[in-house]
Amino acid sequence: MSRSRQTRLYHRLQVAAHALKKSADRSTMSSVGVTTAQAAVLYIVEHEDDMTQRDVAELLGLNDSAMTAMVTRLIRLKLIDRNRSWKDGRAWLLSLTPEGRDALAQLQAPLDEFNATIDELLSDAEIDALVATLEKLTTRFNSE
Amino acid sequence: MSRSRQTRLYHRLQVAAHALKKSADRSTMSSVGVTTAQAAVLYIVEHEDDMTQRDVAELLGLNDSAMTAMVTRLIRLKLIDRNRSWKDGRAWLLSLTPEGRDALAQLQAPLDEFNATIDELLSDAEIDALVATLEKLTTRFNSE
DNA sequence: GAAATATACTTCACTAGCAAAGTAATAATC
DNA sequence: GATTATTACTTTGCTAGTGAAGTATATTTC
Repeated sequence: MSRSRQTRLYHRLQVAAHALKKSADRSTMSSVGVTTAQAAVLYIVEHEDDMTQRDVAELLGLNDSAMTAMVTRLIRLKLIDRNRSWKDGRAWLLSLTPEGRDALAQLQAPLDEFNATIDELLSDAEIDALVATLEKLTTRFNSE
Repeated sequence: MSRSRQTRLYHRLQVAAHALKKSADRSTMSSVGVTTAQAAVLYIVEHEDDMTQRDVAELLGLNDSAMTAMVTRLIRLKLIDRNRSWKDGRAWLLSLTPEGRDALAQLQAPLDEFNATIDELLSDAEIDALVATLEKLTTRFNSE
């Protein structure tokens, strides 16, 4: 029988991702009031130049409507701003507000602690192997 | 710097899990009309005896309210039934309807195809290593 | 055996995603 | 340069999850 079926790889991946998300969200939400999904957007907007909603959605593997809703929430939280692109009147360029930059900075502490737990549990080699395998899966399944 | 932070392990795990979920859901939804989250519940109810909502939630790492909502949807779809536990008047015992068993059987084909894609991409050793690492993470983070 | 506590489930208001169908601006084609 | 097609985003209605607070049934404790 197929190894991935035999090991129920898909199911285990979903359950593991969900367990980590639940734990990480609890931590960032209680300390900074921001979810990890929101943190991912803030991080990208901070580290890349002139990102449109489409660009961010692309990087995260999300569709447009998820992005519209996320941006609406982040604007309501006053963590990001948006302005029309000068080169494309349909697109929005996203940027962090001072509060957004502040939230991103404050996120470092809980995320470091979270990562420390992982580093305690897994060896560097194990982490590298996991990341390499996840990367293969993401590349394959995001290009369908 | 921490290896898990350096590699952005958490982020990559979420993106990979999401990419696979999107692809698998599209496939099972279009062919059987059932999501993979629903399939996970059907699978557990079929393979374990006398499962209560709490038992299923436990296995999936979900909270009670998620389970209430999921059971409501599955009953509306006529895929499961529930009856009061004879030994605990608060608990529901879940069981598959004939339609539920049928759906589970029909799910095999799209899921086999999905798994075949994974088997093409990853070696057996790589799959085993991934599953072992995911298992460690799940155990650690679901027991918090 | 009554009172206090724990447990199984529900309800509510929220975040976060999807697909399908729509709008408006840009790009390509004739 | 008008028509057509594509693209960036929005809207709507749905699934799927969270936590907090509530109800009702067990269970424990005195």
